[in-house]
Amino acid sequence: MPELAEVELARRVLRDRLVDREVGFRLLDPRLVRAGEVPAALTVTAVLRRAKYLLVVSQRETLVLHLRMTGRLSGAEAGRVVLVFEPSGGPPFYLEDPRRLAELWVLPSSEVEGFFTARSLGDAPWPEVRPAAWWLERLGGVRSPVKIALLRQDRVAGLGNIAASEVLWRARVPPMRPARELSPAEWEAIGRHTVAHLDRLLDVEVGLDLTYVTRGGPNPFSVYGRAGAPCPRCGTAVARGVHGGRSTFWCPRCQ
DNA sequence: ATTCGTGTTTCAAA
DNA sequence: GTTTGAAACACGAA
Repeated sequence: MPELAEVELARRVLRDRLVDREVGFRLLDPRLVRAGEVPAALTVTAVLRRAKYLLVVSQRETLVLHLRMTGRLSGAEAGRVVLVFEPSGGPPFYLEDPRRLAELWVLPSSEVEGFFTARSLGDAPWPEVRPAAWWLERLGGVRSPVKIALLRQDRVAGLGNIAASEVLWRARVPPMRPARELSPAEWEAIGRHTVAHLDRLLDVEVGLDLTYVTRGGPNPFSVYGRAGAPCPRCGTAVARGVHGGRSTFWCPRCQ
């Protein structure tokens, strides 16, 4: 469910609520935990983000959290709560997850680097705009359609299915083009529009304060989820297809 | 009743 | 290197 920008907003909210506090943890669903054991309490020194992974850091231990499709952090208890953060001197904070796909690893802080090395997580395309050469280095040799290439977390980390459609639409690149055939100008556009897309989403989210635009409410995207609707740029009906088992949306005329 | 599709990502196998 | 399917899980819709 969460786009990268939503994870970043969650990071900021968690940071504001947890850092420099003794934080108690109440685990309501043990299936959340993939490694280690959730401690009763920690003094949190930082809340960081690596792609869509959230890191709740203390001196000895770090909680690495991934929300997957349906996890959600919220200040209000709602739905199926799987973990409660209880900071001293502040209100509790909830991780809810109706499908229980979210994952948590409790690691010694010294082993966090190794954790990400083992998962061969690629580099971040946001918030700094990455130039064409950066994209060419990472995806320039990939034969698969650029839509699929953008989801390769081992090359470029943090872009999901929604972002891939939206960025390609903004950059006017057809999703089925083999990544290796893209010109430097097209990669430059993808780099620029990746940041534009995520910046805009973050702005919207900050205004809503963790309500998650990708759940409920009106569709905030230009082409994603809009098959048959007019393209916002040219009015042509938005197409829908499937690449690698994931749905893709694009404008057959201006892309 | 059963199947399908759903925002994520990794992994194994072909 | 690519492509495909499965897996984690739950639920609403067809």
